[in-house]
Amino acid sequence: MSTALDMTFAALADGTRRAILTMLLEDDMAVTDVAEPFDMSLAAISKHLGILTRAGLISQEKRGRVKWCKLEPQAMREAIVWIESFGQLEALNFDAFEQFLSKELGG
Amino acid sequence: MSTALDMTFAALADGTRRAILTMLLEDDMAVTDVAEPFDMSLAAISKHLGILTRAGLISQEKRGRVKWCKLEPQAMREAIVWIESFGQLEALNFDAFEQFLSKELGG
DNA sequence: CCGATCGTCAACCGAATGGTTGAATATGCT
DNA sequence: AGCATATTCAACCATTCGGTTGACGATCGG
Repeated sequence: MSTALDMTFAALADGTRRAILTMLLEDDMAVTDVAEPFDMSLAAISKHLGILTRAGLISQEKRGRVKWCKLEPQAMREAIVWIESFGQLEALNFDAFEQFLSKELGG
Repeated sequence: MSTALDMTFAALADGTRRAILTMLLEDDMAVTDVAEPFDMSLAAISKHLGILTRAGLISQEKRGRVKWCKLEPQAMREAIVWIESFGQLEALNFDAFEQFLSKELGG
């Protein structure tokens, strides 16, 4: 079983993909434009975008020939809740922590 | 090149390893005790602990026969800074964001 | 010293990852 | 229609990953 959290963290565990997300912070971009700064084939970037899409971190919408990539920051919320519970326990509300614990240990 | 951030996120991209970290929230544990709840060989758990150690998320100290595993939540700070910049931009101080951007785009 | 316990190492396996290239598909332009 | 652009698909390759098993080294207890 590969959970949503698995896919999110796996997607983030690659510098190319993190750089893509960072680029998308500024604006939506076409696949070709995303690929431009990288020393890598378009097909490789297309795969990376697929991984980011499956992880829910971006969405892709095709308009005409062009497929636009859009950041979906909401998808990181689950990961944020998880990761923050370790470094910033004090800043976390207790309900979320309980839920996270029971889910992680019980599932 | 595999950065610290790569290793951190990769380490977190596995349910078994996240469960181990969760267990270690409660207390330090010996390798054997970490392995006990999992339906998996001790060697497999030992590998997982090695990955977590190399990522800096835990430390291991051998006392006698027993190797104690200790959570190192501080190692997640870099990951937290990175990930929060997407979901909670408004909560981020600007200096950290600038640093993160120049590091990620410039490196 | 002996036997049990703790943990890692080495070799192996199948599946997934990150990349390539070349062909295919879909759309737009003239 | 015909060519160029945008993107994906399919096949392939080397490497890594997550697991196994069996042997091994280190340490404790009697």
